[in-house]
Amino acid sequence: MTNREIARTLDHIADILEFQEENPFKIKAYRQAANSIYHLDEDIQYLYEKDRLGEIPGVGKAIKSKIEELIEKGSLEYYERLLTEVPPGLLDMLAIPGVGHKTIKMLYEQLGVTTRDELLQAAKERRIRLLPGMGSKTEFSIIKGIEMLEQYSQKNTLGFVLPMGQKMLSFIKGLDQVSEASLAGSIRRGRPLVTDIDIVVATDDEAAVRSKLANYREIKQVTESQPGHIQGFLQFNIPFEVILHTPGEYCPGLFLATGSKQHLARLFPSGPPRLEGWNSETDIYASLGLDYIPPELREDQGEVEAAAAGHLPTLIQRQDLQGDLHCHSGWSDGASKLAELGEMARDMQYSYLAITDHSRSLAISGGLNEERLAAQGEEIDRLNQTWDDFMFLKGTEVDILRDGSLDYDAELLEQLDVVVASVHTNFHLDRKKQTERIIQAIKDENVDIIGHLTGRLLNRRPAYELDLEEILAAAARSKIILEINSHPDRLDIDAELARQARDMGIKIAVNSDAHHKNDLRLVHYGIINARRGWLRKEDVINTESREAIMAYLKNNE
DNA sequence: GCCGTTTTCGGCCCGACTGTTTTCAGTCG
Repeated sequence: MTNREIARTLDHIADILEFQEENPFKIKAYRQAANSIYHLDEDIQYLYEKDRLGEIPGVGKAIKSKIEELIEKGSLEYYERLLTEVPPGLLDMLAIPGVGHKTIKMLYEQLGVTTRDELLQAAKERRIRLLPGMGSKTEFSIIKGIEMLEQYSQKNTLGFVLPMGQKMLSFIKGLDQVSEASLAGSIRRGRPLVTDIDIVVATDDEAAVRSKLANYREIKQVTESQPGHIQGFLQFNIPFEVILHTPGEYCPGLFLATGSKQHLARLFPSGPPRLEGWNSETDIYASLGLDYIPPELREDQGEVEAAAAGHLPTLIQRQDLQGDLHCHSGWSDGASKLAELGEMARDMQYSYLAITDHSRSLAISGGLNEERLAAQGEEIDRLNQTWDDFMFLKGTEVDILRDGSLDYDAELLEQLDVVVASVHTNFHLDRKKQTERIIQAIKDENVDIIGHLTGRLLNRRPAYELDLEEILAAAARSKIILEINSHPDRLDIDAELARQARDMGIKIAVNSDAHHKNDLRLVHYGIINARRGWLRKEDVINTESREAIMAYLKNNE
């Protein structure tokens, strides 16, 4: 059992308990334990063997024994029993926006719907609006919500799939008979949503690789196994495909499996030729008279023309970042202490980290009132004394309120080093109002960065209605920084918008928005997104040194 | 169900918006 599988089981238990209207604090306890386990540094199996499960925050006696049972038996009686008490289709319905467990329960009891399909059917037959508390708007939003989910259902976020892909890749690379291996396809190009994990392998002994791969514990099922190719499902039903080549065919094989289709079609309008004898992708591109095109750019977005003209940008890399301008600590809804965040940031070779906890009106997220923000400032001052190679910047993620005003007074914001302004409420304003609201924040002289501009959540929630052209124009005029929020569920702004912004001279910050010290590393996804947006080091503000960034933020006020 | 140097029991989870109502339950961040 992996950390993720156990975390997911505990989360499912919480979902079921919610239907059963259990004590909300008990439900929260399961969620908290799940979250802790998801973020663990160590393999939970290892903690179990050392009898250290009790050290995990949020894991007490009861949950500890459940984890032990999961590890020992591979299953949990309590969970199995809960599963029989609630039709499984009801849990799937929880993903529909605007529909919670109470509504679902009512629909189940009144209409007998047990799956999304049945619910969609009932909504289309206008049977939902007849129920107490339901109306045509709810019915319509259920239809919209289900249709949105169906659109998404074939893909998973890169953040969910990439760690599984990397783990499988390192298993394969560790096999004696494998000389080279790489991820390929959309996962290698870094698309925010991917369908499957493609791995290209070089080996002289296909049979040996095939039989050893059968021992990889995260493979749940092999559906196809033919010469040169193995296909199946990993845990959580993530499809994988392993493509096997002899070492001589590996490089062209990898090149062709990376794609995209459109990119390859641009290179070879009449279909790819037989590619043999190439030892590097650089050589393949050179043979076509092109500079090397990094995988993230292989989307037929002008990269072939740029490569021919020698105009490809030198893309930003993770190690170009010198700091992070958006993260949360235990002072608001983060899970880590300031000192822990500082140590992780230093491990990542950062020289600064802006602490930007939530502002006062975001109560559920522990938004800081003025006094608490001042008290946090004192702790930051104390900690900053302890390092000479690193410092915290004092900041906030201030809420942009409904009317476009900010959640703190100007006098307070003036004193902070970094002000990230973000929308967390009122997602359904009309396009004009929402646009004006954000432009008002952009124009505010105390705001440095607009956080997660469009508010999209991949596979969960579309962006809110905005006139992005108008917003980019305003951002360029006000010299505001736009954030690439690196959280793999957000990747907001997306690559396309980042490229547009860059072309307009707008600076970008690649931020983690970490709520746990380990999530500082999520900038990895933001960097992939920035590369897909053709961004160079000089386009991204937090590649600057501490001194330069402080000067920039000051001059911009 | 978890947690604790103000507590081993009693806290923990607030406030706004939405769609339905005409005073409020449900959802969400």
